[in-house]
Amino acid sequence: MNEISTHKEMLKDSGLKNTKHRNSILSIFEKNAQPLTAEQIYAELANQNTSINLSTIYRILKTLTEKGLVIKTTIKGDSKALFELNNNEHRHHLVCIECKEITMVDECPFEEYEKKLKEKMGFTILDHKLEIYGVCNHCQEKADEKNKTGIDQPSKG
Amino acid sequence: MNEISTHKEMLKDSGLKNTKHRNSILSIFEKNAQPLTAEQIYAELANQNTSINLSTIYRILKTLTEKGLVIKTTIKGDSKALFELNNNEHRHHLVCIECKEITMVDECPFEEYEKKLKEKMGFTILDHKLEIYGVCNHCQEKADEKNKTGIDQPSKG
DNA sequence: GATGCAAATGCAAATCATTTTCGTTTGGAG
DNA sequence: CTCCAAACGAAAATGATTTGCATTTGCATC
Repeated sequence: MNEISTHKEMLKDSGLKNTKHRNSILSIFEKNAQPLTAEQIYAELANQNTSINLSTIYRILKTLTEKGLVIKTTIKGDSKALFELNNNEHRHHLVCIECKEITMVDECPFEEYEKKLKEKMGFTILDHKLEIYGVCNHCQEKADEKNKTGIDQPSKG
Repeated sequence: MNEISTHKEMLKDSGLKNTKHRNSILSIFEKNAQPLTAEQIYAELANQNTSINLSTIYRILKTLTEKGLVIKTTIKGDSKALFELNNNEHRHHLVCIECKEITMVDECPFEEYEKKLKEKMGFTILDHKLEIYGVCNHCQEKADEKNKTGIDQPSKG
């Protein structure tokens, strides 16, 4: 089964139509290890003589992100968003502050993480940024109360 | 020694003039545990009947960030930048995806981090984002070569 | 305290990534 | 093959942030 039919399935499973543009963008992601900006995708498609509007790319990226097929990331100090295929693995980004190259790291336990990364990959860590997202105690209690009283809860968006 | 004179010193040490606006902004940061957006600072100053232009706030925040007095952060899914005073400690942000409240966490070792946070603070972790910034092997070698050959290096920016 | 000049500020316009509107085209269910 | 919602193109809109330029202010020096 080739790439295109795989794409077709991915899209169908997400309730999306199988269009030329969506296939092209999924293919580009598969050919690139690096997360890409909308404009990089635009340039790549131009390279392939594929005519597409930048707003269409943004629209597709937004849709694919909402469906969980793609992950949107933003890197410190960079104004443009980066997108990459979601392989459903918990991974981290190593961002070189000089060449901006992004390396994927599959392993996570942060304990001795820095040391190991330095030894194994020769990556000198200067800074890192960790953000943890979740629900605080307060909101959790509020949600529990709502459940009890039967008041309708916020949609999951 | 009061707050204002401390600000005066901070600014002087960074080679910045001691202006009313800069003092006001530093004071606002000290009164707020949460990181703030430029607009929140604007609103807060309006509250205090202090007239200031939004672009001036952006300019001051940029300057203070460049001088290392302030830290700029961006939170996933939020288009506005957040600013907070730099207390020169390695800290992480706990972001509640419901109320958006940000909690500072001083401790870091990530090992058992999530579990501990859940137990100690009642914060249910749904996701986290870790970005590691540094210099990759490749760039490091390039830099070493340049050092040898005496070619001038990029300024530290 | 007066003076001068670079730095800081206000205001309006510009910028830049991203989104939206709306008219047209297309995928795919029936 | 037909039809309609979904997708797309083009251009304009948006929203956060930045910039150009004229004016004001901090502060070192007189």
